[in-house]
Amino acid sequence: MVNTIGDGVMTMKRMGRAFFRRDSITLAQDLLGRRLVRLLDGHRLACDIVETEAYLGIPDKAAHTFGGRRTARNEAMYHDGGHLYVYFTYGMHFCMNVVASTEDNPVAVLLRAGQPVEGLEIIRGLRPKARKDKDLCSGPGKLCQALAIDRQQNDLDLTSPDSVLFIEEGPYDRASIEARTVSGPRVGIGSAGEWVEKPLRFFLKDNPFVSRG
DNA sequence: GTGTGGATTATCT
DNA sequence: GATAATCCACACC
Repeated sequence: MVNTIGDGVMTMKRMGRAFFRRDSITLAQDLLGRRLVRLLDGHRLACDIVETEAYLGIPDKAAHTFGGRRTARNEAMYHDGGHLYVYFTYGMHFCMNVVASTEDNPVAVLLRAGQPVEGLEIIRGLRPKARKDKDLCSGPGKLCQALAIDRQQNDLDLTSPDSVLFIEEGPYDRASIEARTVSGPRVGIGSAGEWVEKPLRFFLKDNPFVSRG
């Protein structure tokens, strides 16, 4: 497959705690172009992240933690940066978030889309309804299905050495990623008042693996 | 290519 | 009891 993000030198460096312990807007932008790696049955599945959304926690009417609500479902968002928050929605789909900041500041970044780059045959098998490769991970539910993410991965630590899911630095030049990063309103948050229009969705301009939105 | 509506159930009020 | 950080099939252009 042609790499549509750009050229660069491959690195396998994993992102550590400090990468995640930042505000969710900064993290949402810095996650673009990073490699999301899932280890499954001894195989490496990977997607390069092309679309994210920042959720700003207590003041953010669209966030699950709006107003400081703390429930069994959103507990992971209150944990330290670098944890994963997976939730079930529409009776059918899972969505995954990377928790940002530090403990007790419940902010996170929703991973919305990626370009599959490793383990394509397995990913295609996990996404039997996808007609084309660009439909494999072009949405938060699709991304979870493509990488076999569900409740079992909720609250896992992306920085743990034996984690089945982690983020690598990725092969791209950061200035190039930043130059192509654009923003817009978040998707699917219809009843969040003034928060609906805030430009907290970040994606790579003209990348075919971005969701419809 | 675009637009619309149904699926399906955990979670919260 | 209502809602949901969605996806897919199908209709139509």
